[in-house]
Amino acid sequence: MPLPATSELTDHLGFWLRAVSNHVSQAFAASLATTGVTVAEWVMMRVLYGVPPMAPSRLAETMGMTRGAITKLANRLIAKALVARMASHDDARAQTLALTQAGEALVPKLAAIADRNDADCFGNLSEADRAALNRLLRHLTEQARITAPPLN
Amino acid sequence: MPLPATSELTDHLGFWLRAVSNHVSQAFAASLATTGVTVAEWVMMRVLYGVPPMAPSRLAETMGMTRGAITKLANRLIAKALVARMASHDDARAQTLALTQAGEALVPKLAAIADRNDADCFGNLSEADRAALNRLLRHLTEQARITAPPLN
DNA sequence: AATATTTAGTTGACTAGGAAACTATATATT
DNA sequence: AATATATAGTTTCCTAGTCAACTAAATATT
Repeated sequence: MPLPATSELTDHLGFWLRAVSNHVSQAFAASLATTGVTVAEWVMMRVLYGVPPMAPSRLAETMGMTRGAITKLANRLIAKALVARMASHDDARAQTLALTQAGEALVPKLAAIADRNDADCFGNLSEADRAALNRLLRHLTEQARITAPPLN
Repeated sequence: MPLPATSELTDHLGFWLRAVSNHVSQAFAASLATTGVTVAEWVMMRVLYGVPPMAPSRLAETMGMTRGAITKLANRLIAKALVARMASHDDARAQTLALTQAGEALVPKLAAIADRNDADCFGNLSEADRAALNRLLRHLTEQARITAPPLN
């Protein structure tokens, strides 16, 4: 007796979305690798750029990661001397994280890599297609109430 | 002196793509969780569905994972009695993987979950918007020569 | 004021993947 | 035939997350 008819992997928009997204992210990670920075590290650095020192818990919310993950991510960036951790004055439990000078200097270079990656991945689309994709993705984002930056 | 102007995270199409993709995948993973199956496990099962027993190395190619990862993924599915590993007759190094009866019976249920997830995530788009998104994603996939199913 | 609860951050156990070394077998070369 | 090389799969070590238990400090309750 024949198998029940079953939708295929490729029948789902989610499949194609993920395929393209994985490709773009992996390409980005590979470009960033030349700088010794990961995608999550880039995101944290960009979030910290140009703003006052920020509590790890706020970063966790902003980036959509657990506080434990932020601790470890911050530790890696501190080990690379791109971020500094400082005690809070008014609350002995609290801390703040901020870019070091080296970290601040690196952000524009990383941003240029991000720009280039986006151009590489989407540059073959027509202007209209890029606009359409942008509109659709933003619409889906709003609808899903997505707030955190994507990290992987 | 002011900081150098720097593109923002949200300036990149890749950002929004990843945000939406993460949301869709996490929603799917959460739905699948009720069945005790992960997304990667679903993909392997769907690839094995309705085809002759397949070599792990072919699965690795098809799924875009390393052979080591396939070994472990197969081990998990074997532990759940959804997949069986068999020695090859002609080559003592080789094996084949196939769904068990239980695995075969589960695939249509998982496919239904995938269908529902896609509908939940993209159902609010108009038919035209869904078609446009589909076209754009497939175009990008071709352009990037993406062959493997997305796993995360 | 003493105690209970909440909050901030860290840590440890666990998951799932990649890279590369490794084992065993098959094939190619001499 | 003996040896070298290639191939199939596994294993080990590493990374980067989650979750939940934990420590220490602040706030709320009585």
